[in-house]
Amino acid sequence: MKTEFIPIDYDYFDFEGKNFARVIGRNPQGKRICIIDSCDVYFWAILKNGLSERKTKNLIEKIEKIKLDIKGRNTIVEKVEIHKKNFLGKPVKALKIFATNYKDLHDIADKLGFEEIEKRRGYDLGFITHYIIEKKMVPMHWYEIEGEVLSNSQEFGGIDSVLDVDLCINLKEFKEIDEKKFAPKVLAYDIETDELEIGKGEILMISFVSEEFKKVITWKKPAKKMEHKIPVEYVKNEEEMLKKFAEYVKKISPDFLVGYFSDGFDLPYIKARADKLEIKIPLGLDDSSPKFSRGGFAGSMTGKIKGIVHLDILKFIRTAYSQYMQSETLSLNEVSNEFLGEGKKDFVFQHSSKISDENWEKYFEYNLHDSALVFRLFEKVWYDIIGFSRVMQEPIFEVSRNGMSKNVESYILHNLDKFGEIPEKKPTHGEIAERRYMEKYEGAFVFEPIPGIYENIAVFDFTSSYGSVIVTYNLSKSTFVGKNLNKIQGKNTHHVETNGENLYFSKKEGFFPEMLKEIIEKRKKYKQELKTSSSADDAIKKARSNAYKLLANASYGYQGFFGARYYCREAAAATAGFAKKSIHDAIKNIDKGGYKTIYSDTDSIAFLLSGKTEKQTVEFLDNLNSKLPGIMELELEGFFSRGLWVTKRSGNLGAKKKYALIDKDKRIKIRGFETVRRDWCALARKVQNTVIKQVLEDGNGEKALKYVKEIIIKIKKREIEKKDLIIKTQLKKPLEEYKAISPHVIAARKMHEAKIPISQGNLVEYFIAESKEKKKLIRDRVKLPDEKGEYDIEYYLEHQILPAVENIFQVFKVSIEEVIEGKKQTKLGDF
DNA sequence: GGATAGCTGTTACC
DNA sequence: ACCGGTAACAGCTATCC
Repeated sequence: MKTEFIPIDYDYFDFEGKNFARVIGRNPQGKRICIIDSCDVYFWAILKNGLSERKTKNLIEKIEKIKLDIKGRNTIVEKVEIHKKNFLGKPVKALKIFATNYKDLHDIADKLGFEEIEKRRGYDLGFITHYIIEKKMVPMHWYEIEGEVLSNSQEFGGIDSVLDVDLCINLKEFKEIDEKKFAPKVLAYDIETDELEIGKGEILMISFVSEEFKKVITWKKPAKKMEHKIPVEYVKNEEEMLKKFAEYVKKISPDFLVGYFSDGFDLPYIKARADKLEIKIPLGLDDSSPKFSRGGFAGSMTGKIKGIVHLDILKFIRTAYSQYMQSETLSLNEVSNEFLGEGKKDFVFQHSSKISDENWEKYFEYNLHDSALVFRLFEKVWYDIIGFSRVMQEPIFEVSRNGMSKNVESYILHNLDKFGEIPEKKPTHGEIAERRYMEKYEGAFVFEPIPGIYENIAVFDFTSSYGSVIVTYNLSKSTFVGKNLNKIQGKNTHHVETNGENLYFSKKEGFFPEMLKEIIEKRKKYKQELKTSSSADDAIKKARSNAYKLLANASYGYQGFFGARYYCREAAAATAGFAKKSIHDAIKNIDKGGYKTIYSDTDSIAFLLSGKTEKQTVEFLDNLNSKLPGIMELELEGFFSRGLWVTKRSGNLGAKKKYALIDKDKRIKIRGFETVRRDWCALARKVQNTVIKQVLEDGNGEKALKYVKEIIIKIKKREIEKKDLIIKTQLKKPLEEYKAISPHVIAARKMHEAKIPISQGNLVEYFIAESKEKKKLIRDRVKLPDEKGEYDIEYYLEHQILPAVENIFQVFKVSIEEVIEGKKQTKLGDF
């Protein structure tokens, strides 16, 4: 039997003591196919340097005799081979030790406490990762596969008869073929409940949206008969609803069952209710219930369904997009607004016992709309998900949940073979604790600006700054030579002084910098291709380029991350050190070229054109670049007609990380100002934004001042809407743990008292209200948005509007404080 | 009792 | 649970005079 196949979901099972990969995917006709395949399982024992042939032979004989009888399995060392490999860039002799069952590799490795063995590695990869590396059946690529069809066969314990797939194939051969179009079957879902605590209350309804199917299933039938605008299906009770849910998933049989925060809410809730009602939720292709694991870190759950990829879009959005997004929270509402231009439907929650018939109708619509949003979000992020899966070479279930450090590591592990490298192990708990305890190292350089408004500015920045530094200076764990070396030891190395130490790195290329070089080159190439082409597969190219970009950006952080296999604090410190040197040199050269640097932060430089033309400046840039080492490269971020730098709140020093630029097309770029911060009220942000815009457009503060005066009057006349005065602050830890009781903590306590659910990570909203008694502390004047009370005029003037604009006006020598206070006097009569 | 230095907490940016 | 560092700022406490 021969067919074409795209692998989507991977898992494995044991049969007669051996491991088998089970890969679920589709063929071009849309048939669901399961392939069963096996691969060698092995790990490495790196031998002591210069071990004699005789001793090696003896050692191999000892190892070949190892037998394990644990966990109900009989595992033996199947064979032992000797190989020349590299470990951390150094050539080593290593034994490749093959075993029966992958799960026993660790235990066998534990038995190898022989003095001839230096290190044991490669026993901690995960079977699927191991399988993909061994067989090169990479997720989301197309293959032509050949094998024996299993049809009610007894092979593998009759696995094909329990799996609900069109074809089950015992794989014999396969080869990669050209990319084909693949349209996944997607089903989005969402549930509504009375209680937020998992399993505490009943599930009231479940909605589904797929390409051609929309439905709300509920057992909450309104008292009177209603004509619904949307498809609503009534069932007898919660139990029937859950059974219906499973039936529909089975019937539609999607490749992806998609939710939003569904790892943490929808799926575990469904499971909890099913457990309570003592029923099964047979979602898997083998009718198994979803399985949950507390993967990775603090309490975060993942829900897995056999054969169907359960996708929690929130998790992917968090790792792949959140740092580039405008949304202040990652709520479905805000994220949909940003990505789709449409948010959730309005609905005022009530307990189900109090909902009127009309409101049930609205509730159903609200629920269905959520699923529709999730479905559309999936479409929006789908290409990036494939891009991640292909580039990192891990299944979608994994890449969609992993953080960037894990993704960087996946990329490395899947590319080690090209370098003959044996994989490094995960750090132990002890090592992690030690790494976390390490002192912090010196970071980036920030230029102290002279406050003022400037004209004709250019901004250069280093492309993939830290990544380029790592590549150019070969910075990694395997290329680190040592610190504070003497002249002879430090020969032929890259060297940098930072944190009062001298760090040395070999000039012989290491695999980590080489991999990163390829990542940066590929990113460049694909980006270039995107510029010149406009074909239908643009989305794929864009996603691929994006995946490489994110990988490049995360690789510096990876080497400094305590959980990394290839953690190297020295490499991370040196990266920051070399980057600092690069930016200092660039500033020097720019100033030497007749320009004047006015600001710089980490990898970017803003400078005055000082009479030179844009054309001259571009040529100057090319010239600069021709002299830069390695792959270091400056690029033009843009020309700007005006720029604004302000003073710090205290003192006359220029404030760093706070500036605004405007280009010829009046496009404005604002960095660091309160305008972009959610812990300032909307009014202060709007006022500041308007003032910045006005000042940048005019080059003076006159119109802006007039505007601010008007706002001050409005505030005093109480003409400002409350929604513009709400301050939002995130609760970063459990309410009880706060030592400092700041306003947002008071607000959170108030919410708690009012039985509004509030927990770690939630946004707290409040405003500052006027009080009759003189209350000095702001926290004593905190009120929740729906509490009655007038806003505190003085607070909003002195603590929101004034600090938002005073530094800006100071640039024009206008004291806004006097303007506010001046009005204070006139309050008695003039207003 | 008021001023203020310094710490805590939070967020943003690169 | 991607890093580390740099920075700003509000609120609050401890401490000094």
